[in-house]
Amino acid sequence: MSTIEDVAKLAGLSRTTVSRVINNHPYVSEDKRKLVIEAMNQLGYVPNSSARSLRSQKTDVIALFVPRIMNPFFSQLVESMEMAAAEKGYQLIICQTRYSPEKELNYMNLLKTKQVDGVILASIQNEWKVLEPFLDYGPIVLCNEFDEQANVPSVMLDQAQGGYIATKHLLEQGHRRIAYCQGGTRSNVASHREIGFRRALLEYGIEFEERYAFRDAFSSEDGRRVFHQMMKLSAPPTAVFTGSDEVAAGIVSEAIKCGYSVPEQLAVVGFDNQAITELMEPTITTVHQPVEKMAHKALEVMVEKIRSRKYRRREVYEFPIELIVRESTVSNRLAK
Amino acid sequence: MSTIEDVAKLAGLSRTTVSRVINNHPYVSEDKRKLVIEAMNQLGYVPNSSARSLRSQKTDVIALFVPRIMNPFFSQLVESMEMAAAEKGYQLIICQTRYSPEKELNYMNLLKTKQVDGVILASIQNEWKVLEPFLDYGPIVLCNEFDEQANVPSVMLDQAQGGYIATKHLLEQGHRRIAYCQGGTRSNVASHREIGFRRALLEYGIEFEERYAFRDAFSSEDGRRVFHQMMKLSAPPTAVFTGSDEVAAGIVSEAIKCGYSVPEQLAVVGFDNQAITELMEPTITTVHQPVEKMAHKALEVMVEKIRSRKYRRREVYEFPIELIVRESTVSNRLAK
DNA sequence: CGTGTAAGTGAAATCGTTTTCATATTTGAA
DNA sequence: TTCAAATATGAAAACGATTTCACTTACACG
Repeated sequence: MSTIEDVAKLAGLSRTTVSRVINNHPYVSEDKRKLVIEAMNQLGYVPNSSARSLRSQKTDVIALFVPRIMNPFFSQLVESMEMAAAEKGYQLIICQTRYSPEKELNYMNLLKTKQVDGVILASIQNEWKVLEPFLDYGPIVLCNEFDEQANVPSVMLDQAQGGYIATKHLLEQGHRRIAYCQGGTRSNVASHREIGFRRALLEYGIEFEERYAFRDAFSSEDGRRVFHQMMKLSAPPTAVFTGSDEVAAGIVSEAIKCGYSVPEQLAVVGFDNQAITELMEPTITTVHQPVEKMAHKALEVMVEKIRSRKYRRREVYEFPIELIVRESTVSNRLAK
Repeated sequence: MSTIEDVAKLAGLSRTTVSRVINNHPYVSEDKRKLVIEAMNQLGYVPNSSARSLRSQKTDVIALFVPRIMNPFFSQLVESMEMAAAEKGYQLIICQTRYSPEKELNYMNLLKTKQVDGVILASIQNEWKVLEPFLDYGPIVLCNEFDEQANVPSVMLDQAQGGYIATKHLLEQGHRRIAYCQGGTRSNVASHREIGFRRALLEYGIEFEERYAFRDAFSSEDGRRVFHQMMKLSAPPTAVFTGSDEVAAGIVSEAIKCGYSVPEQLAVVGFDNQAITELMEPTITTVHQPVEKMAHKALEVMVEKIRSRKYRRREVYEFPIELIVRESTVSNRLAK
């Protein structure tokens, strides 16, 4: 475990010069540079990152907060974010809040203790006023989240548009009784989708009916349950918009099992464009979210904020969302 | 951003005493302890982790190497590992090798630069002799991997058993022409499953036929392709063992689409017990891997190795694997 | 009453870098 | 030829904690 001092001695130079070589500072002559590099190789030297961080007051590490990783949406977010980070020479520390405000608050200390240069929140469990004080210790960037109060950058997807285009698609297929199915009421993501959903109905002069709304659907099991709840209604819906492919898959799966035909008797649209939507029979119409683009942008913004140190300003970056039409909303049995 | 010095001054004590309070050392009188704690609260002080790491030569950070996160098996591994780490007061840095030896080698420098206390490899892309030298800088623990050469702890699942019980199940259902379908030949995971597969056949006096083997199936698309390749064979298999639920789902999906009935005309067994196996129609028989247990054990072993500093010894911890029988191998249409 | 041990505290060294500041040399323009 | 700017190097301070070592006081025991 050699130190910069060892390298300096072997090269017959000062620590300063070695440091300059390591950091590509100008003002090092070519011959000394070679001496240093040779000495470093000979000793197998690599700089100690704690020492570096301590002196230069940066860690090149960013913390990413997610509720949990298994959720495919967040898997993809983490995957994309890690790649974006690697590209820029940053490491990513993963923090699973598991929907707990306490855990979230606890992880926030990474910023305070200077273990990370910044925090990207892809999930918010506390009120903003609780999180705000941490801004004294470094930048916070919201990703796929948004808070009215928060005076920080926010990189997000146009969820309202997502709800809108999916619903409009169903309306165009002739449906008039459309159920609304969503989980995670906490998040503004859900509420924005509902705004889009309502806007589409409004355009067609249809009233939003609360009895068609199911706001506690997270898993495929929930989807199965919701299917039965819907079908028990008088004048059951002929189509359903869901905020999750898993829920959509549950609904489709249960419908088929019960002898219903999809989309003829019930059209279903999911959200997220997960792998499963292409595997089900019928395949499921869904809304594709450009997660990778969002992740890259969020990381890019974070890196910029770390550099500039001006991060107490709201900036919103929004990406468009795209409908992918598959069999669960359009009957193409004839074509087969 | 106050330092330990500030706290010491405010409390009218020395840095040493403050440090003792922070680290719960004995030999601090109760009244001084109170003074220190009050001063810390008043200043909102938290110790700087870079300074701590530098002096105490540990970071309380562990690196986890995975090929990629989106793969549900690894999602679950990362999720479980993060929780285990949090429990023990460690942070997790995620490293996606994306199956690249260069990326893996590059991430290994985290150990050399002392940015992490240890590395857990849930994926190995380089020869062991390439990785071995890094042991000079800290412990390496294998998780779900194994290497003949590696003189380090290895926490794994009994993959051979997995291949065995799944295959035996098919044999018990009366199948005699069973296809073998696998991706990732690099990994010993695949080869161990094949060992189990072959052992089961052997017990039934059946010869392993290479023409029934497909070793390049990773995705559901590959599954669709393999389905057609299988069915084109003379005397096509009546059952197929796959090393992945995604592939199994692809096979099932394509079979149904082409008018085949599962399991009557083709029985399919997957691997991983992913969510999708319960959503497909029919549901898919699969092999459940106790990923969470494995992750916890791997982290536990790692923490112990960090403490003891004796980690250049092979130790193998193996967990049993379990078959979950569903509709894709057992006809229960009658029951419906 | 002496003395060995435990309890309590602080000064200073230390961890391994980067940064600041000082200084020497070279270059180029007037 | 002169002198300011650019280039090149090193000594020492700084980053913020923990650890070592030395020292004092209190207490128990023979």
